[in-house]
Amino acid sequence: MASKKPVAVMRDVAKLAGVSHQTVSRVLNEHPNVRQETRERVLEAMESLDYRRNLAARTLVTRQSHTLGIIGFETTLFGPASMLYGIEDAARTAGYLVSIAMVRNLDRRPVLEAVDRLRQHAVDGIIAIAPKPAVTNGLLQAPSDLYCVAVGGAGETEAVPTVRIDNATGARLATEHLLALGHSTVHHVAGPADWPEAQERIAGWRDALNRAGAVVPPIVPQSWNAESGYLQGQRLARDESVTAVFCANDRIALGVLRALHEAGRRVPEEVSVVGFDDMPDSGYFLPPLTTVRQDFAELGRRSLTLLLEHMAGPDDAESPAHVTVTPELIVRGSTAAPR
Amino acid sequence: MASKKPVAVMRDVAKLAGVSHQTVSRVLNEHPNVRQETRERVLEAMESLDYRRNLAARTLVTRQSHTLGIIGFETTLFGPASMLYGIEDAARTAGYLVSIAMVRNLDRRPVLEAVDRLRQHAVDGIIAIAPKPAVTNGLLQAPSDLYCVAVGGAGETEAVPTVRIDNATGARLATEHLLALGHSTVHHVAGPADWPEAQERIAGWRDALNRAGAVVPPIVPQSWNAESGYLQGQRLARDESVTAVFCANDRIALGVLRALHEAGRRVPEEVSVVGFDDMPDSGYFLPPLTTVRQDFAELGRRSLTLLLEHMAGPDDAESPAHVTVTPELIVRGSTAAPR
DNA sequence: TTCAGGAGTGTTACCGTTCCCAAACGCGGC
DNA sequence: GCCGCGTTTGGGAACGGTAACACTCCTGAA
Repeated sequence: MASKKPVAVMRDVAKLAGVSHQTVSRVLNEHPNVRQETRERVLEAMESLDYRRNLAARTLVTRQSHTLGIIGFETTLFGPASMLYGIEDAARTAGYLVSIAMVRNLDRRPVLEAVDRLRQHAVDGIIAIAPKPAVTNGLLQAPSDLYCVAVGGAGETEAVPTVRIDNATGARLATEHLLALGHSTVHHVAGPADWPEAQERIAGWRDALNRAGAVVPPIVPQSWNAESGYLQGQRLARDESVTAVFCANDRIALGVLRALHEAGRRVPEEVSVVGFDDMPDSGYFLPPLTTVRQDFAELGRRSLTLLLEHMAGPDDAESPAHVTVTPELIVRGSTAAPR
Repeated sequence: MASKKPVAVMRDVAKLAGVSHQTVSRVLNEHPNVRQETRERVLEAMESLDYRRNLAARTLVTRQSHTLGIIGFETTLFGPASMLYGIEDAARTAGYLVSIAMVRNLDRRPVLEAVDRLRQHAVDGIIAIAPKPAVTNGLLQAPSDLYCVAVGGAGETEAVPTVRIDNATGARLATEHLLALGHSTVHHVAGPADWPEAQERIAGWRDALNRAGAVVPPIVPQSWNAESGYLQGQRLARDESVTAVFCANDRIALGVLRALHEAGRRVPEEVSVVGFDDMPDSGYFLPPLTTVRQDFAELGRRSLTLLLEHMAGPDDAESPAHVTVTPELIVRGSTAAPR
């Protein structure tokens, strides 16, 4: 069964085409100084031998593996998974393969280990799906010959090139939408306190309230999941004055919706709810969720573009580049004017 | 900034330790015939030079890249993403890095291209997150020197080693749960007709109904998403005789729940609903969803184990191995006895 | 004392590319 | 006819490891 199918190497192609291995290499690398006729003969030989070049040998001498590394966290969730998808898609068309190194938690240690693992495999660059500062800190300790980009985390303060969503603007859009409907103020169920993205959303929300002269209700930052939204939703449901809730993401919103429903407060008639992310099925929540859409795949693609520029560019930029993607408000059935 | 930090190679370590490079190699590969004292000297030298071996060179000569390839489809969804996670986790502890090649659709052509891409990068084996037969067919055309495993697709009929969930049993569990509550029969909102997993769930559901002597309502296979569930849910909601619905996955169930709610049919008082998958927040649907849990991460881990066995094993097994994981019923608030 | 055999180490070849340099070739101008 | 120069080609030498083999000790049995 394990038939000997002798893999053709450059030498075989050269012999068949009647040239030297060096000429074959030139054809492969599209060197200009090869006679057209010779080139065709070589290409023919490669075709007939089903030749494919040995990437390991190539990597050994060029020090370029044509592989990119991704450091990922909680990639089972829709957001990170979509970014990964976007990155892979763009990487493929750019001729790169992507390797992934996942980290269990966002301490610096595991991140450094991940960088190390990727470096050992000679990746040409690294994209970190990096929601917390510890990750970028870890990245900074990476050997200087590695190009790194962080995606989906904090903003311009970082010393590493970043791609991120404009969380503050997104939060502002959501809050202003609710205020414009006539709500006197907007409550917020925040994400974890140590996540910059959560902080930025808080800032955008607060900013919108301040501009409108509305009171800023207290927040109790917790977690990103539905349970957290449910618990805080129960608290909000007891407060009759609450008519509008902006949730830090859709999962939290799902929990809030359930809490409100169980407390007998109707959405959107009595309370309006807005989420953040636009997960695949949030249009089928009860009621369909008004939310702020993040284009995760686009985020991923952008980060790849940035990485490639960074790798190609002659280091002219003194400060790292920062790309920001603007989110979009999707109005569905969970928001309405207060009674 | 781009400081010359000369990377240490084996020769440097050898010189510092006062041995030959071959001895260094032996230490690295844990050859038995190295004197303890020499070994320590070498390790010390490696430490002080921050030596790490060049994987490309190693790959070139051993033909083992210590990299595994994943072929993934729709990896933005929770299921595939979790499998990916499980695979990576297990691969890391086994000393492998994983590279991913995603396919846009499940035709044979893109799958072959993905295999090719991975092969070019000299992966030692491939795991395909492969829900449709076309993928395994593509895998079969892969060069014989590549070890492949398919996860999450069809069953024992495949000519490739597979890891899969026992969909029929899962569907049976769900259906029997509803019958045991006293429902006279159970309706089913199926997944796409060309997905083996959807077929297996249909078979399990039908089997349970037949055993109980219940009538088997017609099915209209469509898609895996909430929209599809919503559309079919509207149809079911109009039919007063429908008291129990088993959905092919949680997303479909979400759509069904919305349709029932909008039609004024209360869940679970009037209609019971069961899902499949146990997505992260299905416990916070309205009402919390009774569902069949798949342990996706476990599926991923198992597939890696199978692949490694397959790679190590001396090809003694004539027929490919098939591993089946049993799902578990999670009872929550969306099911109750009929009135 | 000799010799087999194994432990410990070094020497050399080789994996399949790319890079550096030199050689062969064609061609126009003096 | 010779020289200079650009194009095309080939012959080595890397790249950084591992494998095969040879060699030196050392031990224990004949």
